[in-house]
Amino acid sequence: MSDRYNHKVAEPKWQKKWRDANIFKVEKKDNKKKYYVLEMFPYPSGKIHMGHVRNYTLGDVVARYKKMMGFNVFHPMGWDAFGLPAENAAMTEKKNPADWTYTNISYMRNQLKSMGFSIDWDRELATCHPGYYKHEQLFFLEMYKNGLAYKKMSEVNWDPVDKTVLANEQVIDGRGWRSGALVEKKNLSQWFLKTSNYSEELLDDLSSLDMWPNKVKVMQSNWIGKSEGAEIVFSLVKNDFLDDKHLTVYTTRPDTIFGATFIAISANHDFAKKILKKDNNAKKFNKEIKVIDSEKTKVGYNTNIFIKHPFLDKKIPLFIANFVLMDYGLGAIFGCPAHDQRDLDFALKYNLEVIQVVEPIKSKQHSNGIKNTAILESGLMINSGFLDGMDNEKAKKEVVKRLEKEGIGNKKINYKLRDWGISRQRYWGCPIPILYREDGSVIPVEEKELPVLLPVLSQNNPSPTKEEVDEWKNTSCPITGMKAIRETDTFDTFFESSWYFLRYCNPRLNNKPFLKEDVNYWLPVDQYIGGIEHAILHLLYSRFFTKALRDLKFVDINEPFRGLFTQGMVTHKTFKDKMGNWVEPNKIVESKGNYFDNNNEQVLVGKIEKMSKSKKNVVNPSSIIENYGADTARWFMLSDSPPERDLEWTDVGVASSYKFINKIWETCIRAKNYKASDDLLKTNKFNALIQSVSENIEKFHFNKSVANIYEYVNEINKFMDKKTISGDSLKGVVKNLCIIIHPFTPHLSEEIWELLGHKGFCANANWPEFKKNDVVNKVNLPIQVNGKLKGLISSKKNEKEEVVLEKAKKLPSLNRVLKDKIIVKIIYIPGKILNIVIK
RNA sequence: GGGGCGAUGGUGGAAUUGGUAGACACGCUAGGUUUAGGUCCUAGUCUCGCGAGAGGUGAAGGUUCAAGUCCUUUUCGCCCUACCA
Repeated sequence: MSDRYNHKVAEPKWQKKWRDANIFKVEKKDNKKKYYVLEMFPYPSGKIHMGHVRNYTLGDVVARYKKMMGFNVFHPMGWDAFGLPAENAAMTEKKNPADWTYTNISYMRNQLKSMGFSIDWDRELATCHPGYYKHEQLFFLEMYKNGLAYKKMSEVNWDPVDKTVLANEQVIDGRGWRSGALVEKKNLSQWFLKTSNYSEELLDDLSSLDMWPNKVKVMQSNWIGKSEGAEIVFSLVKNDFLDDKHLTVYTTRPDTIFGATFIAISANHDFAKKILKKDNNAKKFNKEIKVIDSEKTKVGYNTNIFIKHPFLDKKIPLFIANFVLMDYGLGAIFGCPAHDQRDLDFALKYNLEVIQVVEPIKSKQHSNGIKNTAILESGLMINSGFLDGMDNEKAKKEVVKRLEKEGIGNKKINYKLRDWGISRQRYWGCPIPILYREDGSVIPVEEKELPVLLPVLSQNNPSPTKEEVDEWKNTSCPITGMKAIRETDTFDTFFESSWYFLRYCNPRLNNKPFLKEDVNYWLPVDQYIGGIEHAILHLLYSRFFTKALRDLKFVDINEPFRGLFTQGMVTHKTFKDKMGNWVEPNKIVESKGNYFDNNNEQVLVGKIEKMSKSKKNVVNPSSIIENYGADTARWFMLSDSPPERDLEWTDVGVASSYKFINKIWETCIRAKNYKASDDLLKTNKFNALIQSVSENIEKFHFNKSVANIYEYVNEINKFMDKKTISGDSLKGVVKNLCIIIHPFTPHLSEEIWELLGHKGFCANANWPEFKKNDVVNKVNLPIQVNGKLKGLISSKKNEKEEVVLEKAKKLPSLNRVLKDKIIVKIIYIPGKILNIVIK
């Protein structure tokens, strides 16, 4: 055998050559078409995992392919560097969060480089760098000045033992993840961005994102949660508890107003708070409901206050109820038990009237009244005064008309999407650039004072002392000189990831976040790739941010990401020993379908699950790169499983990828030494395969491109075996092979490029041109009888029916069937099928 | 409860969008080369049948010359979301 391909030598060699030649460095070129490939940037947790490898491999295939297609490809990388794990490391390992983060970044950068990704490393950024976050402090100030940022009271999770605020994901079953203490709700004054201003546009523009997965659009649409209904103003009957005269509720079912038999408000509603002060029973109730799970038990408190029905001379009771949410609508509803299950459950419990007002057209419960199940179908109005007989959809409009006429209500569109709370009571985040003056004024930090840097922590004492913090916190107002203290909260880290894709345009620019003309050239991102877990928050915040920055005149685009692809997870078998402990896969030996650990004890095979430290089913990318090479890892990532589905990592799969990498090399060595003059390369199978590889890359069907490449290589070997291709023809075929494998296995490709004696880099080569749809003129035409396959005949693509039929009749299998039968009909689609219908 | 996705050999998955079901790969079986082994090569591998042939894409119907693909009903599985008035 010839020299084996040695990835340990070849991979670092080409990585160095690419870097030395700076071939992935890009600049704006107005005469060249751009293509922006972006993968979601990683959090620098310590080392890369297989999810990263998959993510960045997918992106790199696209980036390298588009480059070879002649695009000016923008493919940057950075670090989502603020966040909780750094603070945890500070506590557990006594490491300074900044040091910890930068150390991780430099380690992970090397890991990524060893994968051979075609990244323009000159544009690398880290969001924890003041040169990055000073600009988002500016964005915040601009938002504040334009009414897009404001402050209000809001609840946080408070851990009373650790005396700290917890993120939602740090609360497990109502307890702090570290202390195990019951988490309390605490009210703090916090900053919000007015995402709600953009609800309609965020929803509307989803329809323009035709290169997004439908699934993600549906999720965002549900999250925005638009509903059409009405606000109704009810009048209160004079009572001892409330001075207010009116109560407004939101409903999507104004048609059921005549079925309203109670009104309910949330315990957090202003009225409820007022009632509590005067009514001890209400106060007691308010305490009780804090420990009741409202999902399971619906409870209410009858306030003994009554409300006038807007169209009837009728008074209905006001309840405080635990199932009414303050966050949605107005925190107040009218209950129509006949047509809402929750209202019915509530009414049955408190003996409230049930009045049916909609009669479904095909009712199963016709005239039988309502027992335990509310009627949700549409139908005709009954028991409803001026609405009687109307279709209930029409009745909705009629009620709104009447409300508006009488000045006691109006049509109302409502959204579930709420404003984005951005305050985090954390150290390792971007400081919010606000001062609180001693006279109570809120003063935005002046632009020229930016960035507001994080207080510096001493090297050996990552937990800041009170003095250190005070020194940072205490300052003075730049205008009046009065004493002032700094805002100590930091931004939610989604703030950083909402604009990093813009910053890549000018990552070192100091006086501005970016240049508009560069953003106008590079943006929007043509292909964004990442996990489905960011389907809502990150992608929605980024869309909001882009629109807000547009309105603040920073950018001209409406949407940041033109194409989106969401990849599946990387999974692996799990193993457990007799004691029920998880066992790492690299300690497992398989023998005849049984698995054994280091001590030769049999272990149980568990489910295939997402790789995670807790289940110990992770495979370290670095050891794979070391043993098999980056190209093998990349090839395996792209083989078999479609990228949107989960990929099961298996040793045999990796081994077989490794074999194929070597097979390509052997084939090329063989081709180099091949000599023959016969040339029977008349079909253009290779051309068809190149077309297929290309189209499958465009469609993100990389597993199919991989299959095409297998075929391509097998085909070359067949030709060489039979000596039916000339040396000259083979040269062209092998050169094209080298190019089409490049996006998948770039190091191997470069090594072959060099072996074949080509100049420069394969990475800079042009993608082979294929004549579109120039497939073979000869086809194997299927012959059917009554839709069942009877045989194949060789035919030209545009052969006449008579000729085809004549040939077909010579098939013995057909003859047998046709005997003594009458041909009723013949369906012939040239190049596709001949179907003979017989009786 | 609401929404979405999916079900094809022993396995991962193909099927040019209504036109040869199972491409390509893994695994397995048999044989061969070399070897200590892995590697490598050849043949086979949906089911039944010696065969001609017949059946076959979770299940049951339907539309069609023709259905994995379209329609109806149904079973199972996964994911998201959840008192949204």
